[in-house]
Amino acid sequence: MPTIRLPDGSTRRYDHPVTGLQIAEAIGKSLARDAVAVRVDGSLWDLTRPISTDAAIEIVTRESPEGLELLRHDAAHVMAEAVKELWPDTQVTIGPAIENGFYYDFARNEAFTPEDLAVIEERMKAIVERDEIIVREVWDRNEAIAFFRTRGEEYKAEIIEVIPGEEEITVYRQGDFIDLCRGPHLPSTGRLGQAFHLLRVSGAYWRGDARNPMLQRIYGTAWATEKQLRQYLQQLEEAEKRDHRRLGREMDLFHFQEEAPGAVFWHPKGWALFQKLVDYMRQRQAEAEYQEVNTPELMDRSLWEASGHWESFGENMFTTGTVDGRCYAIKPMNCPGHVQVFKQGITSYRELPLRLAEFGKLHRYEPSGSLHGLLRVRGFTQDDAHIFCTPEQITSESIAVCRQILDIYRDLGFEDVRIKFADRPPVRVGSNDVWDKAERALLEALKVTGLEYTHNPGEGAFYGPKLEFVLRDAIGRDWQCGTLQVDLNMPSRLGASYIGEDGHKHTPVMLHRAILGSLERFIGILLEHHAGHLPLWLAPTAAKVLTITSDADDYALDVVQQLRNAGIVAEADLRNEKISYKVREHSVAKVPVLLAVGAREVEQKTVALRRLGSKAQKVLPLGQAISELREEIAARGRLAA
RNA sequence: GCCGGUAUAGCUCAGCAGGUAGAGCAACUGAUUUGUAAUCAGUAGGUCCCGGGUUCGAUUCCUGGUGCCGGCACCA
Repeated sequence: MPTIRLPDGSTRRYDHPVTGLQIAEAIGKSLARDAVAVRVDGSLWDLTRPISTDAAIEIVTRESPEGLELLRHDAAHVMAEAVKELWPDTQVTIGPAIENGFYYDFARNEAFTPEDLAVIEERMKAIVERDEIIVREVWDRNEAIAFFRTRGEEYKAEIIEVIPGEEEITVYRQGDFIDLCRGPHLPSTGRLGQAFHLLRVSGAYWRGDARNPMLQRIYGTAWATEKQLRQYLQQLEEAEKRDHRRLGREMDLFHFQEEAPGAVFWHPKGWALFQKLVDYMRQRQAEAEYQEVNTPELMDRSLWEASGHWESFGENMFTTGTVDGRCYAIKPMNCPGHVQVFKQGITSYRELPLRLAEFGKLHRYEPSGSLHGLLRVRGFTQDDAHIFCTPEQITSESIAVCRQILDIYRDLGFEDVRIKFADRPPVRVGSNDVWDKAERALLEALKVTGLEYTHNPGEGAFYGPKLEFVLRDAIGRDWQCGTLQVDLNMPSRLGASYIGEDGHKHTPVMLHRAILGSLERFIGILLEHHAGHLPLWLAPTAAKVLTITSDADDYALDVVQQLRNAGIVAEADLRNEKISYKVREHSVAKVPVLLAVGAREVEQKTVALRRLGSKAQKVLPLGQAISELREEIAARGRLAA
């Protein structure tokens, strides 16, 4: 008879099997009401599943992270039940909980329309109202397969067939709906509550494989309380407002047009921002003893064949046809060009490491459906560099790269960085011995820098292991930007060598490194992260000087001149408009600093300074305003939002 | 590339059961000299994404394409 240990250390003895729900009820009414599952010796169980042996348990409530996940999973089941009721010939496949919600993939000949979503949601609410009991059953594998086959649920049958033999086949029954599921689930549909909402319908491949049929996926969001749901929906609206495509238009930074899909038309202000980032990176690279180069955008196909790109990357490459009959490829990467620079002359081991950097404009034919504003384009600029070094130098070079990447991210306002370590893939070049060395070098760099990382086994490039640097932005989304790759392949493939201490030729190791990744993408992330409120040192126009009456025009022009002399990008707005009109207009355009000048300021040689995002203003002497702004620009990136 | 949606003025959108279009904001002109998120009045602005078809007539219906949007797949 079970002895139940509770999280507070106390124990309860039962002379009969007991369920999580019974234990929760014994502890308290509100706990029983909020309970969604029970953790039994570490694994999650249904609340109504009898516990008959000694166990340590913990009641999982709806607001806990695990509880929410369960609610979302149940929401997926309720949605599937609703869809089956409405369109019985639909096949159900899988429906997991995801971050903030859930989805379910359906196989159905007709497409779900946005109007259908409202109908499904209504039916889901009815199912919750019905408060159907959810029952867990363990079935015989073959019977389960036969059951789903006769019901026309081919996908479910297929899933059961690949469940490992030792695992139980469990199904959950709620009303007339029976679904294969590992569980656990809520005791009844009523416990789900009404805090869910269907968001969108889209296509998704069966088992995530493009060779398989495409299913229809319905996404929803689900929360413990209606208040949380409302907050989340509001958050989605906020995210839309900081969409970089929208900000790009509002701030007049760039545009796209039909004739150049995936290619950016940078406007003067956008290009100013772009150049500020490049200038900054140039400075950082010079500090770290990189040398900047520039290599051709068009090179003969034969070079790409030699590098291996033609074969492994050819489908993504743009090529040109010319009257001379030669085929030139537009570079999708800088590496082969940098190797050509390295190969000029004879390199001694004394010259290594040799660090070559390039702000190279690359073109890749990305799949049409993957294009997305600045975040995924076909023409982009990489802050690329290749470090040619000896095997012994991999570790120290990697340490330096890691440190600099994090430092630069911090300057740009990103503190939350995730690192992924991807090691040898099954198909690769180079001996295990060399791979051992390269992987160890990267791990050693991580260790020395004290960085945490996650391990992506087998995800490395075919030519070497890599580190990926992923930024988490202000609204919690992840973006891969930086990368550090050890390349054991291309230098020898393209015939690069150096003379070692022993007087013999050796093949150098090549480290590929990008920090911002793509300038275009990085600017997109930067805009969204700061919601357009760029740090002063990056803003295309740092300050606007606004006149209140035309009597202040001369003084305003003088203020602008003095700001410019101090290295602050400033413009005057002398238009005959009300000050509130000017403030509004430049606030919408996200100008960080507004300096208003009227009769008083002219008289006292002051400015009324107002920062973007704040209604507060302070009047201070012009000289002081300039030195404060200068100081802030000098302290680049450490600006409070 | 795949599934679905969508394309009307610079932007956000309305409209047309087939008779070549309209609002708000922006722009331009004039008046207003204004103290921190929209002063007033006027003017101008469109190949209704591009081909093809049906029709007396297509922005509207059909069809093919392209871009964009939301996902999926892809991102060596």
